[in-house]
Amino acid sequence: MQDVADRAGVSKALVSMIFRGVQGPSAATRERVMDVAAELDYRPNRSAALLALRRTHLLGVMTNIRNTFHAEMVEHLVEHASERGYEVVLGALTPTHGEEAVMNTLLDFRCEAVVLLGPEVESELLSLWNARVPIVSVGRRLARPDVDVVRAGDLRGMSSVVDHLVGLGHKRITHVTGGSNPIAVDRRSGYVRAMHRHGLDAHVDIIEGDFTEASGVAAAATVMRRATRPTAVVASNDRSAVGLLDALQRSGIAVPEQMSVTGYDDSVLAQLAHVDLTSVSQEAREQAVSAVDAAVDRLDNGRTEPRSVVLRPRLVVRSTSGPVPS
Amino acid sequence: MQDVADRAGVSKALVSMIFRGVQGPSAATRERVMDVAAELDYRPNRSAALLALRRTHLLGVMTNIRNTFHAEMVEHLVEHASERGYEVVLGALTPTHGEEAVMNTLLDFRCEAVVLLGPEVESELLSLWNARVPIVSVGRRLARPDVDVVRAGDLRGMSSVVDHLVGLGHKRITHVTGGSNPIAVDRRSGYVRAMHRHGLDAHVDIIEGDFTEASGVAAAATVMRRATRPTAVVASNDRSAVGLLDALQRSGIAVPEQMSVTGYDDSVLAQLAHVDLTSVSQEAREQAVSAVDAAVDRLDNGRTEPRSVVLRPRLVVRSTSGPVPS
DNA sequence: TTGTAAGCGTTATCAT
DNA sequence: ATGATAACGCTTACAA
Repeated sequence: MQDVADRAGVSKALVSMIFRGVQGPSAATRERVMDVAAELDYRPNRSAALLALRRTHLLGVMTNIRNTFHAEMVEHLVEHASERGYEVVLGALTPTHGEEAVMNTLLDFRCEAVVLLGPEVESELLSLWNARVPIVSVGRRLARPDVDVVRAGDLRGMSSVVDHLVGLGHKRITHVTGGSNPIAVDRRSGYVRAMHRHGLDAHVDIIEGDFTEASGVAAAATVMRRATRPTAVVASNDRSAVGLLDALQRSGIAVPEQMSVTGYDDSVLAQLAHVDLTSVSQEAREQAVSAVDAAVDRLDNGRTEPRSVVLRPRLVVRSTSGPVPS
Repeated sequence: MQDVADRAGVSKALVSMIFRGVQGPSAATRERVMDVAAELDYRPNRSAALLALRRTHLLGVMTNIRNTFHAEMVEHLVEHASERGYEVVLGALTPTHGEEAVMNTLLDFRCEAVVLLGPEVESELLSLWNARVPIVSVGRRLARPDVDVVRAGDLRGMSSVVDHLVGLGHKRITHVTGGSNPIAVDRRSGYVRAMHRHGLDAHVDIIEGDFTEASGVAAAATVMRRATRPTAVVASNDRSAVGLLDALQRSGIAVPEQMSVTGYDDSVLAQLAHVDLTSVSQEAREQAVSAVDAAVDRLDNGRTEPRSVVLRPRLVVRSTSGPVPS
């Protein structure tokens, strides 16, 4: 910067102002400085600037990059953050790098707020982190949230699936769970409550799963062994639904003629013409926008009260759900 | 840091040394300082440290995060980089953020080297960038590379698919391309050359596509219109292969009994039991390791000669390829 | 409109 | 084993 200043015959301060595009410098000097800078191929040092500013305009995002829903979220987060003047630092969860490790890396980068995609740590830890930087927890319901929360109502989403099936005449509706993580637990509750609301308590039938394709395959086997088979199976996510579809197809069960199957996430998988799975969209873009807004609102507008945004999931009916077989 | 030093009754220099874990400070002071630091809840400021060091130990990675192969690569890159003492800064390609924009962001972060996943910019620009920071181009073949290159031989991979099919007795083998990007072009050449090697020039049959599922569907329609249908279709990636599979199934063509279909990438899609697609693995982990090593080798060992690593792709035979129908 | 100088939180050099 | 002090490259009052 000094070099540029010298060469242009001005002071560092001027160069700084020009590169930040602030009012003040005359058009003539501005042009001269930019020319010299281009010639010297100078670019401002972000670290130094941030150090001086004591701000970073960095948004941390913790994600399991393998998760396709996360990947979609990340894209929207990056886009919307940059619109609001923030850069995103990605903290990728890996086998060797758990949630706490990622959080520490993000903190070391001096992120001013951190968006957690589907965090599984206990909520106490979230609060602890939140004392240091504003935390936005995405996708998971929190009991007594003191951190910001953005999610699509899993209970409601699951209910809408059951409503849809009941509307098609189904009564024997089985649910394949996604394990004991907070999200899976919510989806399970959504199923149970909706069944109850429809007076179908007697038909509540739950098979344990773990969000994997394999658990869908296993669930199909279990279903086939039932004395009276369900007419519809509600999986806790698209991946396990695909496993189910496959196993049913191999057993010669026609979907949806003999049995309806639904997923959850409206992932690329569900959208494949090959699969064409009835599913539930979590509105990734809206969630991303809400998450960034929540963070920026704390940072730039000084909001301190925790905020909860619960989006309404959207049922996407495709060809794997149909009228109950007569 | 000054606070910690004061509270512990030592100088900043000592605190710095202790936090960097260098030899010198006595065990007693070390412990005292760490205690005070914990109490004050102090953490070193990365930016300041980097500013003083004039090093960042940052590796930039440009990626299209929606691409599942990239997502896999990123995971391995992060893991291996951290083993070698580097952090990864992700530059995500988005609709609003093209390759040049991402590169600039990465440069602003003062990345010491940049790994480009499947870059599509002209190779001149790569060289230009390379003059500033070491560039590792992953996945794409370069004519006269002055940047480091890591890739799995697409020509060879495609050849192995054709070899496999020819070994099963196929002759009428059609190829669905992935458009005009460098990778698709290589795969296409691999197909053409392998056909030639087997003396099957007369059967070379190419349908234009673009890596999407839809283009697979379209290709299936084209194939069905052929006077004499091929007995095998070699798609340029898994996604278009899945489109093909779906369309064929709907047309009542049994795979692989009546027609074999292959993909490329060995993606999650291909691995689904539901799909179980014969494909080609690009050895993501090995590519990631090679890319990080190439960068680190330049940075830490001062290598200056460009290096090209060409990995051998691995054919993964699954159930969509079978003997030629008699 | 432009320049001066004092930080920002580290690391590194040289003393002690 | 410890401490003073000068960078590092920028921003920002404040002064000219």
